[in-house]
Parts: sequence; C-alpha cells; structure tokens
Amino acid sequence: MSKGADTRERILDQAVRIASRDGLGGLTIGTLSSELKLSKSGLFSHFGSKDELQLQVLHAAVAKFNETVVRPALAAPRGEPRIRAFFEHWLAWANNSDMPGGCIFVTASVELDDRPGPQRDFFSKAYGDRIAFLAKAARLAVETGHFRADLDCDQFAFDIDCIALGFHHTHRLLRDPQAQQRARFAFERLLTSSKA
Amino acid sequence: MSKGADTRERILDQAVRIASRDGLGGLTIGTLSSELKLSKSGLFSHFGSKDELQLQVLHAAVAKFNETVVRPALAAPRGEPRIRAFFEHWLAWANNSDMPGGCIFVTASVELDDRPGPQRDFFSKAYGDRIAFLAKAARLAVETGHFRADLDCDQFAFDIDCIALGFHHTHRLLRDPQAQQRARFAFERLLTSSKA
DNA sequence: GACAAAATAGCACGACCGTTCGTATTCTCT
DNA sequence: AGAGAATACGAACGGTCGTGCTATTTTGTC
Repeated sequence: MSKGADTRERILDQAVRIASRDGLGGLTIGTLSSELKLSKSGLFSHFGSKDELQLQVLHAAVAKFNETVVRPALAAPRGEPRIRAFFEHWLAWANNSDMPGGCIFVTASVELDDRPGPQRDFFSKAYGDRIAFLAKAARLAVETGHFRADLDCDQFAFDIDCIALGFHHTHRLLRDPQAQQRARFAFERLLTSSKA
Repeated sequence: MSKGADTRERILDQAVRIASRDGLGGLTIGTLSSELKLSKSGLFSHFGSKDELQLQVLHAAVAKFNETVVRPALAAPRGEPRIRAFFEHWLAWANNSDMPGGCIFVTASVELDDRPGPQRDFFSKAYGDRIAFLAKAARLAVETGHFRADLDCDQFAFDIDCIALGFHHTHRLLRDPQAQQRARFAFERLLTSSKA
C-alpha cells in the first residue's frame, strides 16, 4: 500500500471515532490533524474539502459496520440464527469501546436528517440498506420455516431497528444498566411473536 | 410581563426551533441574533454564556413538551386512554411543522450522551422523567384493569420509547411514508400483548 | 417630565474554522 | 543513485465563533 493511502486510512480511522462521539459537525480538521500529529494542510490535501472528508468518514463507518455486524451475520445460517447473530453483533458493536460515541448510525442519522446534501444521500441509503437487510433476513426465516408464513417482514425490520435505537438511547443517555437486558427481552418477545 | 422577559421568551422560542434542527452545537449566537434582528451582544446579555443559553433552551424545550404531550395525556382518563393519548400527542409533536428538526428529545439525546456537564445532567433527568411517566401510566393501567397484572411496566415504558425513536428515524432520515403506520402497528401490538 | 434601572447596541478581542499557496521533504521507480 | 512524483509542511487569508467592554436607548417609577 502506498504511503498516501496508508495515512488516509489512519486519518479516517480516527475520524470515525471522533465523529461517533462529536458528530460530523463536531469533527474539525484542526483537532483531527493535531491528534494524528499531522499538519492541518497535509491532512486537508487528502480530501480537498471538509464535505469530502465527511463523506469519506461515512463511507469508512459503513464499511466498518458491514465488516463488524453484517458479515458475521451472513456467516451464520440463514433464518433465525442469522437474525440472532445480527442482533448480538449489533449489541457488541454499539458497546465497542473504541467507538466512544456509540453506533455512528444513530449519531449520523440525527445529524443528517435535516441537512440535504451528498452526505445525507449516501447515509440515508446505507441506513435503508440495513433495514432492507433485516427484512430480507426475515423473509429467509419465513422460507426456512423459522418464522410464520404471514409475517410482515418489513414491519419486522422496523421493529428490530426500534429495539436497537431504544437500547442506544437508554444505554448511552440514561446509562441504565438494564438497557441491554431490556433490549434482549424485547428482542426475544419479537422473535416469539414472529414464530408460528 | 417586562420587556426583558418578553424578549427572552422570543429568543428561547426561536432557539428551540433552531436547536431541534441543528442541535445545541449548531445553534450559534450570531445566527440566532440576526434571525431575531437583535444585536449579538444584546442577546448574549440575556444569558451571560452560551452554556447558560443551551441550558435555558433545554428547559424551554422540556416545558414545551410537557405542555404539548404530557398535559393532554394527563387530561385523559388514567389507564389505556391516557397511554393512547400520550402516544398520539407524541406523534403529533414529532410531526409538528414548527419544530423543523423533529423531536428535540431525540436530537439532544444523541448530542448530549457523550458530553458531561449541566446540560447533560438536566436533560438526562428530563428524559428519565418521560420514561418514568410512561411506567407510571402503565402501572395505573394495571390498577384499572386495562393491562394484565403481571405486566413489567418499566419494560413497557422502554418499549414505547423504542417505538417513538424508531418512528423518528424512519420518518425523518428515510422519509418513509409508512413510518407512522409502522409505529401505530407496533403500538397496537404492544397494547394487545399488555392486556390480559 | 426627571431619573434610576433595565435593555439593547456597537465595537473589539483572541481563538479557531476551512481553505489556499508556495515550498520542502519523502517516497517510488527505473 | 537520481529524476520525478507523491506527500507533508508552514504561514497566511477571510470568516465566524463566544465573550468582554462601553455607550446609547428604552422602560418603569415618583
């Protein structure tokens, strides 16, 4: 790998961390460069604009999510196990200590929902992809007979998303130690009600 | 009402609107003052610091929420009707067009969850109060016999919160026209499963 | 209507923002 | 090893940020 690409990767890695905590808006080139012991202009020249940096941060974050959550889920057998794998890996992802601000899907979602532009376009699609992945996983679970045939799979995807968001807020803002337990309970109930 | 208090109210009213869209961090004194045709320093002198302004914005937002959602719910008969009233008024609140950024509980929650300080302290408590209100409403529903006796009321509060958050993200980021329908469906299912 | 008090404005400050540009350094390849 | 490209740096820019000061205007009271 060339030197430039290597630095760029280091930059984005740290930038994703900062953005998860402070948001895309709270991520500044000055702070980022000093944390990485780079000059502001040196860092800047990798991206050409802050908008582009933000966009690349989102790309990196989504890639990391796919690697950490989606891929292990795909490795599990289709049907209920895959859905369980997704949920468990998502919980681990949201608790991952080297993402100090929690799941970037939550942070960025709130930040971008009112700000038109390429960042929003990209991220909104990525978020939709996550929901679509869940809906498809549910359909496979219907096909394998784990879930009942008349299950509304899109509603199921919505429901899972709700639990993920609820956990995130309860865990991070309220610091409720029972957050995980509540999320698991809701998850199990949803699974039960999705079966025959 | 004195002139000063009147201006202060105008300031906070507009500030809440801006903060709902751009977050507390995106709310700047310069923008706010020019939108209200006030001088920066004139506005500033009402609060003495940006931290204090943010805190007062949160106070105003919570007060508005209580007025718009909690009070009408309290006006409904205790038990299931009150819970329905809360949910319906919350939906209306989250769609309120003069809150351009949606529910400030969502925005502020994400923004403050990693930022210690008086803003976080106040808001975290307010958020907890909302959950506690729901839990208490559920307990009253148990007492009136609308809900089954062995219902976990704190879990119920968590579940309602999940639906609210899921609706918000699905509606605002994905602009999914079915968001409201999905939220209502999840709500009805939760109510059904909470009954005898 | 004078007068104190409250409210608002004007101006300046240091800090940091994103960005540009010219230059120096370091890598990469033959 | 040396040429040429890739990469990084330093200084500076116009702007905006939050925040002090000092005036000036407005308000409410006798």
